[in-house]
Amino acid sequence: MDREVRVRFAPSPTGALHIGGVRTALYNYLFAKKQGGKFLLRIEDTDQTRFVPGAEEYIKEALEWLDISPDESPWNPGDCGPYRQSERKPMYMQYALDLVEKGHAYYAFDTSEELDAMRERLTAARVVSPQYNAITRTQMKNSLTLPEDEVKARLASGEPYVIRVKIPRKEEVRLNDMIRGWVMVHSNTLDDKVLMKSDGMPTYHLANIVDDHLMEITHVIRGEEWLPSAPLHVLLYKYFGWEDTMPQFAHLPLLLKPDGNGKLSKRDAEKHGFPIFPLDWKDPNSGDLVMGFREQGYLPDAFLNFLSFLGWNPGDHREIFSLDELVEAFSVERIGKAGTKFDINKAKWYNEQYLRAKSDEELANYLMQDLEKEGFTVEAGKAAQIAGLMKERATFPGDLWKEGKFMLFPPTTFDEAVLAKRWNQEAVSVLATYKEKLENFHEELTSESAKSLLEQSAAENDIKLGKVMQAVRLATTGVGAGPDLMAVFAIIGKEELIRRIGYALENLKIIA
RNA sequence: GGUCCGUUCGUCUAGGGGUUAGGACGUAUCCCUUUCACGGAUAAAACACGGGUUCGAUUCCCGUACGGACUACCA
Repeated sequence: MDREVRVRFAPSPTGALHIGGVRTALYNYLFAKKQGGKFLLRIEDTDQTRFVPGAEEYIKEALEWLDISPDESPWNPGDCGPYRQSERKPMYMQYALDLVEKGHAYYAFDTSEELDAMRERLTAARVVSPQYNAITRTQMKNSLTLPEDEVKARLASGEPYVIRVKIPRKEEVRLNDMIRGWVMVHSNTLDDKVLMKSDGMPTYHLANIVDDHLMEITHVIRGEEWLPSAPLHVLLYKYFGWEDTMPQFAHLPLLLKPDGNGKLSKRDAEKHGFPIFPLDWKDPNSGDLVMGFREQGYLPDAFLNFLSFLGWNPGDHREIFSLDELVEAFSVERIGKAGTKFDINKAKWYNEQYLRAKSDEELANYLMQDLEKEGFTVEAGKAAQIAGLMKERATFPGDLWKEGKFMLFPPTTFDEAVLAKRWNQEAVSVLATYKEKLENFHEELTSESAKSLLEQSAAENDIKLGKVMQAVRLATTGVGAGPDLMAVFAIIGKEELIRRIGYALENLKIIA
């Protein structure tokens, strides 16, 4: 096949884009770019009742954040527009009618009450799966059972109707999924799905086939939840006479809950306290706020890398991939079949890797921004020093500020446990000497000079430095753990350091 | 219930008729070190079960179990 590869991501604007959807978009993007093709986005908004304002913007923003924006979309249309199904509404009826003419679809006038009654009747008769199919349609109100005159009259009178596909009674439907291989389904397990709804909108099934055909889609990469309806789609391609250009299907494994089983849901995010949406989202109807990876401090490259490994791997032992490297390494063949449990630890690990790979200067920007929000400023050089010292122990950019603020501000509290254990007369003696030496030191404090002065202070008191290090740290930073103390001292500066030691000497009580 | 899909360490996975079943996250221990972390090293940890086919099956086939998706005028 020498057609240009064209794939699409086709979300419904019904709320925040779920992480599974983001992964689907990513795989579509990677596949398109690897094949030198196009990645399009189509908004599937045929269900007007589920429309949620802002959802489309959310999708756009999420893809932009990850730098996987589509080549063609509602906001960047190509030659196959419109890219919103609601705006394509006038196009669908002719295709449905074409199927009616060919005898592959029919009008149905049943009310929802009548449909319910039918299902109840079948359930009562212990029919395993009550559905509108080759058998039951003979007992319903449709253009197959009603006299032609009446059908015409009903249509003419403006009575609501739907158009249903006429599924053949006995036919083996086969499709060759790129991930799962041959999948065969017997048509007698399929039902006469609605193609056109009574409101004049197509259902997903009709719209996605018509649009994929018109948009010259070559590969349909979507979630596994679509696999059961794929045979219907194959049948529709056949009825339309589009078999030659029918796209290849690839059904992606689902993203599962981290504990137990089942599809990953919003509930899991709340339960475990981690995001499953790319961006923060406030539901305009319920007012509920869900957190996003972006706002939690995940870096787009790290998140993307993490996401790409949820169901796919390059086949070697490499773990860190830029977007370009992912494109290069990607292949549908290497997508797994089994559902993937979501593990936030891995996401954090990726974030740490990407964070550490960043320059101190780049990280300093995060720190300065956070600080600004609190109403403070630091000079860039100092911010970079702090970032450099903190990045090895941070998961998120926000940790730089949260965990590193002691370098900018004196401690207000002192860790009780460390205090009880380490704060003793020896520490007090060393610190007193150290304070004096600092006061008489007239150069700028460097990490080397800070260390040398401290060593002298310990020696003069005949105390091994190691014995009091923890106490020194506690007195100057308030906690018992942190980056190299002498580097910290250099950042704090002599004057501030003297103040802090003075405060500790006056206020900390020896318990030990 | 029915249809379809799936099942390798706790998790993500590599592999594939004969392997010490490999890697990563996480966990544990050790080393480094002024602490914590980083880094390094080591360890514990898996082929769901039962039948076949075969000299040999984790790998192929068939069942079973378990899990999941779907089963709307939602996508």
